[in-house]
Amino acid sequence: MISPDIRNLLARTSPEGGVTAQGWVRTRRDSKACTFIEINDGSCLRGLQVVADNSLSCAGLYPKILTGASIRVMGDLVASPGGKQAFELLAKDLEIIGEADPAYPLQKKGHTTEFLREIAHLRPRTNLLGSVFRVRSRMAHAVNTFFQERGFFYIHTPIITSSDCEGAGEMFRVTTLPQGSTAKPEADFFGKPAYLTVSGQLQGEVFACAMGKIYTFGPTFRAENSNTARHAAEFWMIEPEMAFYDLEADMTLAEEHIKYLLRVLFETCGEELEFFNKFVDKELIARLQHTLDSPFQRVTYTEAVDLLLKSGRKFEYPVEWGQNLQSEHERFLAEEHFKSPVTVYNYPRSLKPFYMRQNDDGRTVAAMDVLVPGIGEIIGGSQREERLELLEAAMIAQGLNPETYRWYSDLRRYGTVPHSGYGLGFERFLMFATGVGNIRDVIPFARTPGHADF
RNA sequence: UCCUGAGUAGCUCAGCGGUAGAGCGGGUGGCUGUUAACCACCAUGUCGUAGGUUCGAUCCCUACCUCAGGAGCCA
Repeated sequence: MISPDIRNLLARTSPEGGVTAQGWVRTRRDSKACTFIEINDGSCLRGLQVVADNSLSCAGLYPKILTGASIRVMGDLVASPGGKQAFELLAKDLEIIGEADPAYPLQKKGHTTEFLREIAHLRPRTNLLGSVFRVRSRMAHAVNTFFQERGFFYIHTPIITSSDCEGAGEMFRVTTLPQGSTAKPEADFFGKPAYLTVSGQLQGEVFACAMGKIYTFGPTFRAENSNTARHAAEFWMIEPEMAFYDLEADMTLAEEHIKYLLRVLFETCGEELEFFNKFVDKELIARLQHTLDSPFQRVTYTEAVDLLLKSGRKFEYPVEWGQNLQSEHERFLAEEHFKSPVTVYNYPRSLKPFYMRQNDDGRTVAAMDVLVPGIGEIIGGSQREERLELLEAAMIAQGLNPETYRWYSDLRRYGTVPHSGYGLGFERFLMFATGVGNIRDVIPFARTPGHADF
């Protein structure tokens, strides 16, 4: 038997008899003649109020219905005299499916996100985390519809790889050799060192140079010992790659991508957004609306450096052409100077990996980063170097062996085309979309240094 | 990995050199179509771990562990 979920019941516009509802108890309040039970099944933010009269044969169960218990209620959906809900479920009978101990950790009042991380197996039952993961699901779906509607193909690039996408960070080793083994890599499962992927980009380029416009959307792994609110060892990344796109087209797609996701967010997650705006970040909706309504600012790296130098601001790290923009610099640009997302492009060649396309000035490459207020870098991308000689020269300059990337440079050897792409950190986007300040709270089970529980 | 801060009841926190308190949650009773219900009473505990100082340490000192914020790296 499939009974309607609470989201469904709450959407009804007229009373209905003979309804069954199931869910977890959020709170129960006793009254003289009846008890009020609020149940939530995670299908939406709001719960269903159950009214159970003390004259029912099941009334003896009420004292056992504590917060956290799972129950099933049979009754009639009726107009509610109370002011806070249109309909309520007037019980004819109810049963306890599973009782909850009085020590159930989730109570009616405020819990810190730090505490909730310790009970990651229970936290999806909270308003906050439930809302985050409903949004996550809808945004994941919207990522697919955005690309599919534009003729992109979804490519599943490998999780296990033997190629290091240069510059993307430390990798997790994959091996079947026993711990402490001194056997050579040739004796290992794949006959060579293998790792968990840090990026599907190189393989994505292969498919872009065959099928035109493609995207990947899957787990990505970084073995960096990063302990910040914005880093995880396992996260999901979206990486479109487009043949015949130059950097400008790449930046335009990135902006459309973000705005499309925000439109879907407003259309499908209104209750969750209101909740985040009220309890997480009071400026969230205004900021997202502003992002949606205004064009992303575009400045070259060189212009950004000038802006920072002329700002009159004292920064902890000095601003100098040729140095990476620090977090404080990125924040100044996005949060104070432009007060909106900013795309910074044409970075110094020395700061970027070998595969980015050299500009004619000889000192910059066609790279771009999208910076958003509150998060910093949310997208990093580039036009790829399609000229074989320049690509191989860049590999050598960065100490890489071109033979290792033979298959990659073959794309330039046989029918090379200009092409571009970028990476969007899905969790970074979710932080931006929900106002939640810690990446560990937008991923179901966070993997960070020292933590792989649950 | 570096810097800073914090670990006290199931949760959120206060407190103090003389072995502990509030609110919520739980129990009991009362009231009530309630809705973070309300009122009264009751019970919460190796005060993060291990050492040290002291007549005496939850409090002061040291180390370690854990967590958070900031930084670096990046998405």
